[in-house]
Parts: sequence; C-alpha cells; structure tokens
Amino acid sequence: MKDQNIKLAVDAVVFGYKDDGLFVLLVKQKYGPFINQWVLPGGFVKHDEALIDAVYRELLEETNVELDYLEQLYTFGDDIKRDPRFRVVSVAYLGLVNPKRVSIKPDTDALDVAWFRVDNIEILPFDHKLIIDKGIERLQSKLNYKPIGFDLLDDEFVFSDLENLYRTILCRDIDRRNFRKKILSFGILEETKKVKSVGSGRPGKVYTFNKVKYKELEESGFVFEIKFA
Amino acid sequence: MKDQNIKLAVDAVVFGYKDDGLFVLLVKQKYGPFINQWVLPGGFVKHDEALIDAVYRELLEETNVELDYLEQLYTFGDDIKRDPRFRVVSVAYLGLVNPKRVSIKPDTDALDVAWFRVDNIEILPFDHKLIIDKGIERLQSKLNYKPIGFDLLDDEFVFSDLENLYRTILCRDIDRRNFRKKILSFGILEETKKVKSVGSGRPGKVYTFNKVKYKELEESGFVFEIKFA
DNA sequence: TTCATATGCGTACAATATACGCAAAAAGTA
DNA sequence: TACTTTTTGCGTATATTGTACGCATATGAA
Repeated sequence: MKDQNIKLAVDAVVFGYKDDGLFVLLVKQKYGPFINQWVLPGGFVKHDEALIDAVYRELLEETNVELDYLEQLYTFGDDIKRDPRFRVVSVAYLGLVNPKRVSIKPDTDALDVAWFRVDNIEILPFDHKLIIDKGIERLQSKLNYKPIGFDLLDDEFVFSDLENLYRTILCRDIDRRNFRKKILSFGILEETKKVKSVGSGRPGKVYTFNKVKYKELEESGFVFEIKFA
Repeated sequence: MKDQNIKLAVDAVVFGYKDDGLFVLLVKQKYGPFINQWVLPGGFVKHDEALIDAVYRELLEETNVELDYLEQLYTFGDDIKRDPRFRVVSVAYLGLVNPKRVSIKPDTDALDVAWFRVDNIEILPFDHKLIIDKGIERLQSKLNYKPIGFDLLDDEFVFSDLENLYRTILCRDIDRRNFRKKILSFGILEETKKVKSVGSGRPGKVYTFNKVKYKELEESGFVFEIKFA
C-alpha cells in the first residue's frame, strides 16, 4: 500500500439561470483520471487552507467565476471507489451566480468551461451526477424558505422573471397572481419607476430585491416562506 | 513540515431524551490531545472505510451504542487549528437513540461514557460545542417536518410524552389540544387498547408510531409538517 | 367525598391558501 | 385605424388551515 492517507477534495455545484433554464457549470479536465471529460469544478484541499477557501480558489483557477452565494452541500465519502485512483472524500458546495455577471473562461487548471442545462446531463465521471442531483434537491427546497432566487436574477427584474425562475427550477406550474401577492406581502421588493417589456403584452413594473430590508425582517422573526397553488 | 496530509475524522452528536430533558452522549478521552476530558465520540476514518461506517464503528468502540437514526450533519474544516496537533477535517453526524434502549459503557477506546444535558454544556475541547449547537439546530428544525421525535421515545407512549419532547427540544410552549389534533390528523399513530397513568390525573391512551404507514403516506405525497400555536 | 390534575374532544374565530375574473397596456395584424 | 392576442396588475369569493379556548371525564391525593 503506497498511500494509506485519505485525500480530501472539494467540488462545487454552481447553478446559473438563463434562457428560461437552469444551468450548471462544468469544466473539461486538464489533469486527473478523466482528462478531456466534463466534470464539476473542484480539486484537492491544501494543507493549510479552509475548505471554503479551497472552493473559491478552485473556481477561480478553473473557471474564473466569483459567486454571489455559496454554502456547504454534502460530503461524499461512503463510496471508497468514487475516485478510481485512490480514496478521495469530497466536500461538495452549492454555489449560485447570475451567468451575466461572470465571464467564464478556462484558467490555469482546466481545458474548457461551460454552462450545461441540468436536464441534459446524463452521466458524469466520478459521482458528479449524484452531487448535482443533491444540489438540485437542496436548491429546490431552499427556494421555498430563503430568498436565494434573487441571486440568480438580474438586479432589476419584472415579476414574470421571478415566476419563470420558480417554475423552471421547481418543475411545476405556479399561479401567477397568488405568487405575486405572496412575494409582495413580504415587503422585501423595491418598486422602481421603470417598466420593462418582454415581447408582446403589457410591460411589467421593474423591481429590485432589498437584501438589507430582508435581513432586518429576518432578525425580527419574519420567515420567508412560499406555498404554491 | 512533517505531515502535509489532512487527516479525516468523524464525530457523532448523539441525542437522547429522558427525564424531561435533551441529552448528548460524550466520552472521556483515553488518547489524543485532551486526555481525561469529555468530547464527542468520534475518531479517524480508516483508509478503506465508508464515512458512515466509521461513525458506527467509533460509537461501538467508545460507547457501545447502536443508533435508531443517523444522518450526516456538517463538515467542519474551515478552522485549520481546530485540532491543536495537526490539520483535521471532521465530518459530523447527527444520531438519535432512546437512552433506555442502550447500555452505554466505555469500550476499548474511551475511559468513560455519559449522557449530558445539553443546556449544561458550556465549553468543550476542539470545536465540539459548535458541532453540538449545529446538531441542536438541525434537530429542532427537522422535528417540524420529519417524524424523528419517535426515535427518541419509547415504542409505546402517551400524548403528553410526545408533547413534552417537542416542548423540551424546541424550548417553547405548545398548545396541547391543537398539537394532538394535528398529529392525529396525519394518521401515522396506532391507538393501542392500553392506557398509562403519569402521576396524578386522567390516564392517557397509549399510542405507537406506525413507521410503515408513514413511509407509504410519504411516497404518495403526504408531508409531515407541524406549525405551532 | 372533595379537590387538584391531566386527558380527550369539541367549537368559534382568525389567518392563509386557492381559484379565478377582468380591465389595462402593450405588440401584431388586417 | 380597428381589431386581436398577449401579458400585466389588481381584485374577490371560497376553502382550508391555524389559533384560542371551553369543558366533561378519569384518575390520585387530601
């Protein structure tokens, strides 16, 4: 036995929302056991590096992406052979970013970077498909009790944008009118004086998410919670 | 630098409910940097061992406890110095068990084992207090949408037992009558023909939790969810 | 017996979720 | 221009659920 040590890695499931679809960020491996294949951005944790810093570092090195949101997702370490080379336990993170706000480009450690529609992803090396599924699950449930949808949208948006984001990610229809009523009742959106036309039909009012206000409300006991018709 | 490798450990926050209080299982260290001090059961993961198996093994070796419930909690690895000896990243697990169903005793790897009231725990070696707090948080929130309270109770219980468990763990009062109505409406409890007297007052009907029924309902879309008055 | 205590069931009211109608404001088209 | 189609913004009626209690019943204790 050459190396009895367990290696520790991090992987990032970074979601982006655009073109009415949910996308995940993948990189084409430059090194490792699956060269030239698409995998989740990630890599080994350095000896004196916090887990979360390893995620930020790998994302910069491989994709040039800086995130709007990042949280720990789950640690994958029950399958001894998840990496064919040696034992690797990986701490997966869930990231959110508006694709418009970043310019993805392969940096030093990847051959290529791209957004993939989550519903098109079939199989991936390692257990990365599993990790993505876990990420989708977390995203879907968290959307109902945290205002994380706004991290995927533009700063300024109309209500149909928000509706479609929820519809897309949750894979189900929602009642437009009740949804609007519910969100507005929270008092965490600011109405701007602008309107925006999306194709034909009446132009919609443009809103922004007031994060400061939300934090205030949260501290005084308010809970963001959405139930759907 | 003698050892550039990150060591991987697991720790278990095992909760037990008895005497109208929430308890956590601690062991007195036999080895390590905090000999003779009380810490969470746990230890290093073996090279060819699943994370979850490491938890079960350590619990057996240190406390002789087999659990009714176990889930991954969180991975602690941002503080480089959480272990004073060398870099250790620890995957924490949350366990539940009815203290009556186990006989805790220090096995090969611990000097002593005991239940500690969670509200009495002040400071612990490593970041184990932090881990316990994370466990309490998870337990409290999960109590509202999963029927995990029953893993902490006897197989046969009266309604006041369940009420008091929720009251104790959530640290707040609940309306006895509405709570009963809500739980009964789920149809996951079986009424036995027995009654049980707890001190003075009218004896209560004895119920059991029908786990099979719950799983069935869950699969057909039912969601266990409790809101409190 | 009488009292204190806990249980089991019920009812009234408030709050929220759900379903859906419809006029207003735009783009497209004859 | 006038008409149709589409999307928006706001409203209202109803169903469902949450919340606050009242109260008779069954026990142990005095």
